[in-house]
Amino acid sequence: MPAPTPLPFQAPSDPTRLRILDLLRVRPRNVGELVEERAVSQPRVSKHLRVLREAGLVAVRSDARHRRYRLRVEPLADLDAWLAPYRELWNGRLDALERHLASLPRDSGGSGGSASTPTGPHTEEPAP
Amino acid sequence: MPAPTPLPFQAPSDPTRLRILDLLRVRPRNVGELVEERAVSQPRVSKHLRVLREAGLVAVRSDARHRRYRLRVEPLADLDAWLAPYRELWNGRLDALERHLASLPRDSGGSGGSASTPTGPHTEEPAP
DNA sequence: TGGGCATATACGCGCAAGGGCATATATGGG
DNA sequence: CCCATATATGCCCTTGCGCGTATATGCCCA
Repeated sequence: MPAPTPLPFQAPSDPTRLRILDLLRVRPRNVGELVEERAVSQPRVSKHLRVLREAGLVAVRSDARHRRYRLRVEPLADLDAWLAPYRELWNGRLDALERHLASLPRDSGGSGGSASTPTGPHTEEPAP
Repeated sequence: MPAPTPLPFQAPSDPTRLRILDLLRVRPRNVGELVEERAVSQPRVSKHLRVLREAGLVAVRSDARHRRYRLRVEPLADLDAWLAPYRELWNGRLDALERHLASLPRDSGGSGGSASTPTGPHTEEPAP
């Protein structure tokens, strides 16, 4: 295994967690609130909270008999950082993407003749 | 389960797929290239490409014996859209977050850094 | 101190996802 | 026509994950 996939990357892969995050984004909540909002079993919520906690996505604060969970944004910022270069692709540089596509000799359009084989030595990224 | 989790949300949950996406972000590739770059078995790459394809994250174009895969940004834009409201939390409206925190009975989470504090060595959560 | 609320954990299960290996399919070439 | 290249699939196994139920823990209150 090269890299075990940063946890924040797979935290949003579950609908329940996704929902919990959305709820916590608005404001901190304790478990009971989350259970009500989601209408799912309490152990289930607790378990997902545990996952999120270990992923650093939420922080908990003991408050008497309640446990107040709040969102932690740092890991999501991490996700966002990964997403950033992709965002540029549709943020206004879409033309750049299309240039890339067009730059390929492969019949981009239909009747294009095959030009030089692109199978040269590893063509790395074409400086953005 | 209310919503089966939009596929783009769980596409990045696998390291191999993550890597493939990163490679395709730079430029389209055919399967062979991806196999070399990743140093994983070819069937494995093909299978992940299938997942990505069905998630709409990549598009393929038959080119003789090659298959040219290219990134499709729309689903990722979807992910980005979900992430957007979170992004505001650290983009300058961090004060808003802190307002929420402050609204709690007792919570003073060291509100010194007003700017985006990208990566503090966030340790684990309050130990049990 | 006992009881009840709020939350966490343990155990067991079924399913789906990932991986490897072998093989099928398509295409181009001798 | 047969073979080599390039990619996709099928089969099987293993593991991880999410779920539910039952139970443990911590804390307040009477």
